Amino acid sequence: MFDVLVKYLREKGSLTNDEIEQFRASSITRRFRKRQYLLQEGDICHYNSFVAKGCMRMYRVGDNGAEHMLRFAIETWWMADYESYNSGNSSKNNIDALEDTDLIMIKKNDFDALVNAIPNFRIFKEKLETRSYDASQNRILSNISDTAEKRYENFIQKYPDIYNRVPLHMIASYLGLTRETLSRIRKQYAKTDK
Amino acid sequence: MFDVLVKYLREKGSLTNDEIEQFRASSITRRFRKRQYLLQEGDICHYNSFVAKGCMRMYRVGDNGAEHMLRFAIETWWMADYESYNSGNSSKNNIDALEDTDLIMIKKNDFDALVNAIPNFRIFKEKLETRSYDASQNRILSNISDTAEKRYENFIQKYPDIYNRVPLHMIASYLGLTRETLSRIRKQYAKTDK
DNA sequence: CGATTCTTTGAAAACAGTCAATCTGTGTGG
DNA sequence: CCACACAGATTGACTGTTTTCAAAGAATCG
Repeated sequence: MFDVLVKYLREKGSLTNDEIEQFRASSITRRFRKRQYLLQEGDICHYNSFVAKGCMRMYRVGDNGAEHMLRFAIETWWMADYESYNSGNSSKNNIDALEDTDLIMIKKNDFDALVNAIPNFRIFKEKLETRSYDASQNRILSNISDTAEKRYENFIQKYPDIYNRVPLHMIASYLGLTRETLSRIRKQYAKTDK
Repeated sequence: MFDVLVKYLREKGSLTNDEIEQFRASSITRRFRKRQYLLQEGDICHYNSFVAKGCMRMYRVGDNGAEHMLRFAIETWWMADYESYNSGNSSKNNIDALEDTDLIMIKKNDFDALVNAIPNFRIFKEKLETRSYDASQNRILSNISDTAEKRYENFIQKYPDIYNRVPLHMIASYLGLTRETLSRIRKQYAKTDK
């Protein structure tokens, strides 16, 4: 399971074998069953988790009980509730597995130590943060400026691999739509597009 | 003009006078007239700018010519198109002044040098980034889960100082609404609330 | 197979956008 | 100092989109 992270850190982060060994020493691996929680509302998010295999989601439960999808994560993505993770406050969100999922989990203190010990990893981490921030900005722009159909189109072309393994009603929620509306949009879209 | 930044760095960032002097040496101050551009679509965003006085906005012009508000910045906020600033690619956004505005501007290289030279400033900068990321996440959540009226309500209570110095149609755009719709929501809201 | 989850459909109601007109306040130039 | 232009806000009537509610049809899993 750890070899996915090894490959990732070597290829994307340009880390040496020695540096990668430090990761192994600081992390734990853990298998989650489909539907199993990694984090529940009220918990504090202590770990940053690398998805070696599988798929997870983070969502907020609204007053009316509706689930609002904040984020998905598949292989080689990181998952945590960064608001809780960074602040140490209890989380308002839930994270659970949409498939049987293998995670490599690192405690915040250990993660920060790795950032400080490995200059290349700091650079890499900052790149990831930047990308994540940019993605948020683009999602916001799409939310305030695109039609529902365009948002859907954006999504499937930006995240095709998520689109075809996540239930449609969760994608609807991610896009700020009801499942019925997305179902209809998709029907329309299937006609115009090919 | 620079004294606003001095106060800010001393109180919020816990910097020493010596460290603050390094800021002065690396920055330029510049006055912008109302409506004057800081950045236009196609430009590269070279500077991170601290608002000493006034108000600015960043927005994207859509295909139909509509302006979509991405962000506002008032006194003691930083403004830049971070996507362009970090990547060095040309920007898709515009930044201009909504009032006569005083900026303290620092080139990316100089800013990074300050981050590296002043440990306290690195910590402070990371805190700002975290806060900014959290704000983005909360805006996304509001976009996908709240009614238009609730989004409006959130906005005025989170950013009252922006609400009462920025034209309503820009706030409508920020919230993903037309100005007419926001005008009507506000009328409703005035009744229930008072 | 039976239960659960997921997706689709239809009809009505609520909501938001569009277009056009009017009203307001501000500031500029004559 | 007034007149006029301009930016901003509001309103009405209409159209289009999205939600809601209810039901039923697929797909998946144990």
